[in-house]
Amino acid sequence: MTATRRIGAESSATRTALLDAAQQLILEEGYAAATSRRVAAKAGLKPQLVHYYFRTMDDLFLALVRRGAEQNLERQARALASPQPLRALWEFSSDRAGTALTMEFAALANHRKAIRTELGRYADEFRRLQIQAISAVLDHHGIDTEAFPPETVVLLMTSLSRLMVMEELLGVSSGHAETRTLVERLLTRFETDPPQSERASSQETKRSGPLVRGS
Amino acid sequence: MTATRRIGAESSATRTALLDAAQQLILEEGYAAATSRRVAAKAGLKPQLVHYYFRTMDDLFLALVRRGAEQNLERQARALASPQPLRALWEFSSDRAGTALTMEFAALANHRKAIRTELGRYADEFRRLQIQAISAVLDHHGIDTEAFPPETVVLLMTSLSRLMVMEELLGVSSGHAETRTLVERLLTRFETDPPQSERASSQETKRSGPLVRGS
DNA sequence: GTCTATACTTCGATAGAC
DNA sequence: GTCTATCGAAGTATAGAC
Repeated sequence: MTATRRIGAESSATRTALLDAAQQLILEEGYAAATSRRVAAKAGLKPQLVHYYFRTMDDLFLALVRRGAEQNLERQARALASPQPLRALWEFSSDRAGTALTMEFAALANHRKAIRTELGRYADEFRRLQIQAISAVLDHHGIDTEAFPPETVVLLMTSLSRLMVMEELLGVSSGHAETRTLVERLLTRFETDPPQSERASSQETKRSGPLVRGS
Repeated sequence: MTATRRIGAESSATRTALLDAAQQLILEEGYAAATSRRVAAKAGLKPQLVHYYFRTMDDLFLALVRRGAEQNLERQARALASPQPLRALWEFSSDRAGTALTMEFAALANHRKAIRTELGRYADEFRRLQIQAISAVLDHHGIDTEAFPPETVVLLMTSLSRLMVMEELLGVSSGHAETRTLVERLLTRFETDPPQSERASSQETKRSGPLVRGS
């Protein structure tokens, strides 16, 4: 009931170390593993410091969501500003760690209202910027946005990439190869560019224009 | 180290009650809330009974995954055997409770190997049956499965519906209306049938053929 | 800013009586 | 099949010294 409880500064290196440790734990073992004791141990600190910097575990999770979202908003902005926004968006939303972390946060959000609110707010912001950028791309290519609204293109791309990443994490991959081939064909049609580390099921170079490969 | 520890029968009504309670708790508050004490309390039983029927909490989660998957395999089989398999599959994978539960299990699977294995096994089976059924539908409509492999159609449908349900649970809905309109148009094109409880953004009855509405 | 000490709760799991 | 009793471990959180 002490209305004036001390709290650590946001600029603290210790605070950052705690956030890093928590994020790593969540990625490795799920959000339930991110307890005050384990987070502190991973950072080589005392558990009480967690409460000094975040007071409650919910505050820590919230700070983690915010930090991750802000970082990814920047990454996404760079992707959407690239010469190949479609491909960049596809690769951005195919990020494994990002997807895994988002999944954990989404599961957390199911029963923690503050996190749900924050996550929803950020999701709207991500979506808004995606639609804005993709809309410009579609216009530029003279696509019938009546039949294919940019909103739908964005939803299709992000949902498909996320599902495939999630399934890969589970060891499921049936249908993935065929789908990646199709996606690659579409991306190449609009933004001629080679896939790098990606294995593309060959056999199409004809209708898609030049398809170069690295090495 | 007692190699012979007693274990309750699978047919027990008490066992079923414990599974029901656990499932409800997970849906309401996430998997972390499904502790032996809370599960038992929700079922009006003593915590020790959980260990009598499942020994470890992991066993309970595993049993829950299996039960849920088996039930849903049956539901999906009925959907795919219906006169409108595409629409039925869309509605099946738009189920809110099913999606929420799958999310929790997927998050759980991130750090529990046994659950990941089991979930992956079932996911493959779901996918196999989906592809088989949708493949027949595409053939029946004379669709170019070279350009649109059934594997990809299935991935698109399931990923899109799941993402929209997940986002709705978070309170996010931007782009959903436009996308539902497009999906509705496509479903109606191939399987003329009215949407029931679904709100469709009107204004298209022309190119899609007859579009009837319930009441 | 970090430490010791500490209070209190909840957890998973087992032994053994009825 | 369900009960009482009980373990030790781990969880969140706070107070107050250094």
